[in-house]
Amino acid sequence: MPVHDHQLHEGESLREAARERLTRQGEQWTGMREAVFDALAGFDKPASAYDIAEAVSKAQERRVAANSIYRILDLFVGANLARRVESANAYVANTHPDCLHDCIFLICDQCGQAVHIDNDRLTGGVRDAAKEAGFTQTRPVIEVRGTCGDCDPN
Amino acid sequence: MPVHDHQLHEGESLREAARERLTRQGEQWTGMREAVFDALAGFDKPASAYDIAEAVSKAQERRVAANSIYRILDLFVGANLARRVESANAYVANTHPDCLHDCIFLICDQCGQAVHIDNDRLTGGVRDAAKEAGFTQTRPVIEVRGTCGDCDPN
DNA sequence: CAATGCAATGTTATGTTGTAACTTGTCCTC
DNA sequence: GAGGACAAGTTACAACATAACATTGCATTG
Repeated sequence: MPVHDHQLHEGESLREAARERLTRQGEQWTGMREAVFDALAGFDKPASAYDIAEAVSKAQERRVAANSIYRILDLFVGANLARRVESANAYVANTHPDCLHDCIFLICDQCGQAVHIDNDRLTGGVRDAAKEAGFTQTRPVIEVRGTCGDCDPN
Repeated sequence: MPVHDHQLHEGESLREAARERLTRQGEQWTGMREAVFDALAGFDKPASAYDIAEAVSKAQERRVAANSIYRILDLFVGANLARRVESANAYVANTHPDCLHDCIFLICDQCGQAVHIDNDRLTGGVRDAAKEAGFTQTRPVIEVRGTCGDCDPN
């Protein structure tokens, strides 16, 4: 039961939505940024900056330093095009960049897959708890490490 | 309003509780482990393995490698004597090692302070959500980055 | 008590993740 | 085409983490 409707993109459409979003923020959609976004979106699990550097290097047949990737990933995270998975030191593309909310990641310790769920009741509760403790400008990090259904079919 | 009672330890008492707990698990309470625990408990904010290595090195007037610290920290986390703060790559002593539950950390981006709160309703909700998605052997990571009341007194 | 075994720790090396500082390239404007 | 502004490249290094193997010290037992 989805809490709200939002557009889920994939492939061309996703890249297009990302480009839209980024340019709307006054940032440029460059070849390099597109390459990084494509690489990121091409992974089926959270990818490290170095994973992405390798993928882009391969795609472009030239060496691309992790450094540059970090810059672009930071930009993406700031623009909601990507999310950082803290407990995995890795990043995932955001499939609905126009929709701004906290999210919860479930990460399988076996296969590395991450699934993303939304639950505003929970994330709101966490935000409230932080506020109550006097924290401001809060950014919740809610992740669950565990074993996914595919890896533990019991 | 505490959700439940539990013993909060500090200083001698905390070390004693930790020793108790560890030995009860069949592990040894060695001089090195005590030194690491004391160093960890001596920090007023989450400390990295390297911070602790430095503190122990100073206390013992000899070089202690980060390596050994990691081993002991892993042991501590496994025995509930310490917690890892994922979003800070750092560790904190657990002031009530006999009480097993999920916890929530609020970390100030300005001063690095971390405060620890318990809220079984929230952590339980996160666990339930993960279970619903087919995950087992779950270990929630719930942290909030933000600015603490001292750093932003508005 | 020597021999053995085992757990803890030490040592060295290396892998992984993340930043800093500065340079170069490109595009736009005047 | 000079100058500014931003993207990207380059080099270096800092910070975090693990692997592989050696050594130490203590407990057991023959």
